[in-house]
Amino acid sequence: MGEPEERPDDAGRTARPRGSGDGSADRKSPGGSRARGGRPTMADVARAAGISTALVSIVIRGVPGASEATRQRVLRIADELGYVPDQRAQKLRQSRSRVLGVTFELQQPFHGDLVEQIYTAAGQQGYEAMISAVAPSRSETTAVNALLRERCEAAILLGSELETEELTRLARRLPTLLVARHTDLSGVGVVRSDDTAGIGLAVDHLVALGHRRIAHIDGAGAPGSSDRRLGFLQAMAGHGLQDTADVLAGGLTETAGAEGMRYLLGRPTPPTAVIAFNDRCASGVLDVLARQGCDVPGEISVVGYDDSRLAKLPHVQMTTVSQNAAELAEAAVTSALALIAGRQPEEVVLTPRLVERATTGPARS
Amino acid sequence: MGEPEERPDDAGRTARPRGSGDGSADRKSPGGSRARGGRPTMADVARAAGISTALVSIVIRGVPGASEATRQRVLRIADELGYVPDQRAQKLRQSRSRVLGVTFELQQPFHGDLVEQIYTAAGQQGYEAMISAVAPSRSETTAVNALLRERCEAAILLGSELETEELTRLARRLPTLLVARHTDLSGVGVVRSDDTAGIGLAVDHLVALGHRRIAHIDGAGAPGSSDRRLGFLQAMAGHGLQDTADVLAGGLTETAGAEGMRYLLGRPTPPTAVIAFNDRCASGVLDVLARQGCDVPGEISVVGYDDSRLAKLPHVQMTTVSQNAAELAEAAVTSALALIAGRQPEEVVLTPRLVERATTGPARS
DNA sequence: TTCCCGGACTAGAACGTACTAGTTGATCTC
DNA sequence: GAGATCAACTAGTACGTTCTAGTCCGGGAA
Repeated sequence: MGEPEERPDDAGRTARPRGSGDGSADRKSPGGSRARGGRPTMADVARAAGISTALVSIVIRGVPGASEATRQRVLRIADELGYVPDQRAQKLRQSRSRVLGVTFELQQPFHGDLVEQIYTAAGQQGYEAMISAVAPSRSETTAVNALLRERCEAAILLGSELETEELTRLARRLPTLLVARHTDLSGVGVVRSDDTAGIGLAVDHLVALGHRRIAHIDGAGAPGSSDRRLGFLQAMAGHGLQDTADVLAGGLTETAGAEGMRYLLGRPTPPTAVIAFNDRCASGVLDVLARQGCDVPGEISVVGYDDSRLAKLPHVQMTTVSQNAAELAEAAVTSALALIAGRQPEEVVLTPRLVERATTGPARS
Repeated sequence: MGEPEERPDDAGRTARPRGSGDGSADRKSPGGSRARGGRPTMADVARAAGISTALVSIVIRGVPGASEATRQRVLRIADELGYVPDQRAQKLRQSRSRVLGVTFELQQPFHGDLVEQIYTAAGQQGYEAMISAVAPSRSETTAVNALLRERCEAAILLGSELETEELTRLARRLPTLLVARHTDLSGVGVVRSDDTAGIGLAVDHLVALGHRRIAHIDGAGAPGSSDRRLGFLQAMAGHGLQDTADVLAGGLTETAGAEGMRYLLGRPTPPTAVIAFNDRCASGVLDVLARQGCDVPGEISVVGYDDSRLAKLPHVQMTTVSQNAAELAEAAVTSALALIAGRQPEEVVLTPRLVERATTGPARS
């Protein structure tokens, strides 16, 4: 391949230099007069404009106290120098950081929806969202600690699986808000949708379509899982169907859904409808059914949960229970701000809504 | 529902107070002697221990210069007070922030994989990754500006779609590294895998299995798209199959793949194999095929790209071209550090690898 | 004894910003 | 014409850390 590199491990790798002078050498001193190797500061702008840093600060923040002429000149000079305010110094100076910390799971589409909405909800309240990801190789504790060091004013944890003890410790140092998780812990705020009622909606819908044998592939130990399981059993019992209510241990991934569905299809009398723990799980269910040539909703109906991106895909059109990410996010930000303001933690429970799409239909039998 | 709230829009929402005294009132002054309403600082710890802040700093950072007895005592007191170092103040004082900024697309599974690996790769080099998400409602410019204000030492942009002009501006202020995107722009580093060769691997594989009519659903204007399109056409021509090479405008979502596949199935003579722009796109393709009762790989073979989480799902087992997220991430971090150290921007090209799984097989005809 | 050395510790100055409490000089009021 | 008012600007401190340049003290070497 290319010319050899001094890096030791360049197996299967090509590297060639690029550019011709626009590299880092130029970057070091764009302003000219600035001596140190850092980025331009307010003092650099002030010096270039022949005024005090205080006045530059006034202009940059856009507060009254500077003449229009000066304002224009300072902004122009700042732009020329490539000046960007140092957020760390800003926040350090201001007593309030106006930052909300958010932990989320990197591979959970619904968390992606929530994060997006939290960005905008926080922005509308003059706050900034700082996100910290949870992944197989990055524990929730690591993610939370990162937020702690950033001096967020509050932490919003999406679908947290933190131990009670750790949660208590966190809540002692920082206003803490749990989203989409149920907890009896006092001292932490909760914003969630009514999981029990949500699954109830799904059951009602299916029963109204004539289904009797309905299975629920649950979320195993995931947050909200036990509520949904309970909601399923209660709703089924409410329709007198406790004997045909079937609960399977599942999980929140496509794999869990696929395994669950394969198991159900192996039964002598498979259910005519399946309610999955979430959309990802339902995706796995649908995939297995499609591969088996099983018509959805002709032979089997499927309901997901979350109304995430996955459910909305035009070729999927999944019937699902919507937690309404936007509403949840807004409630989360509002609650977090209330906590910051010193109000007592509350539990906000939103009402979910059934979104009927194309994966449910009349029972066959 | 519950008792009325003072919030105006409490439609479908229940709120009840929770907890009994472990709320924010307690949180305000856990240390006891601390007057202001903030979190404990180094000075608080120093006061409680009866020593100077400098010595506390020495203990907290774990550098030599304190007796073992003091060390123990300070750590105990710090823990009791719930002291956490203020990262902003730390970074402000230190000339180097040791933070790498990363922008990524919230709903792109492969970006999730990359981010996860970047976290660990950065950590190994003593750096911290600060992530900033891109989503439909949050532009890449917004994401990049957030990083700029945080005084990251470098920016790593995953699959950026930034205009050349904006990219140039950014690169002038900050060492900038593009991942998985091709650019001729000098002054920015690039880490990508060889897209042309990658698609070539897929074509070679399919041709070896006897396929002749092969279609490529491309990535429309997405980064890397033109390289892959070119690679497809070149590889097909290399096998003398330029006449049966078929390129369709696609995109990087399931929807694009599904639409493309439906279109292909409507043809008089559909292809016997499809190479999608990425795994998400291939997911859409597979979904449509499953629904049509079309056997994969019996009737049609499908190849994805990225080897993301989606391809590895046990019930999917997608044949795909691996960009090896871990390797890409490590190269990205290494390159970013090189840029920070003042070395000239390079283009690092990794060699992709074909991962044969269950969605490809011998051509039927 | 004297001198020096080194371990344990501290005073105080940065870092880049925001903000309080001014200081100008000009215009307005009666 | 004297004081008041106002707009435009500045000096200097504080935010919570790190780090340089010390001080202090006990003990070993000469």
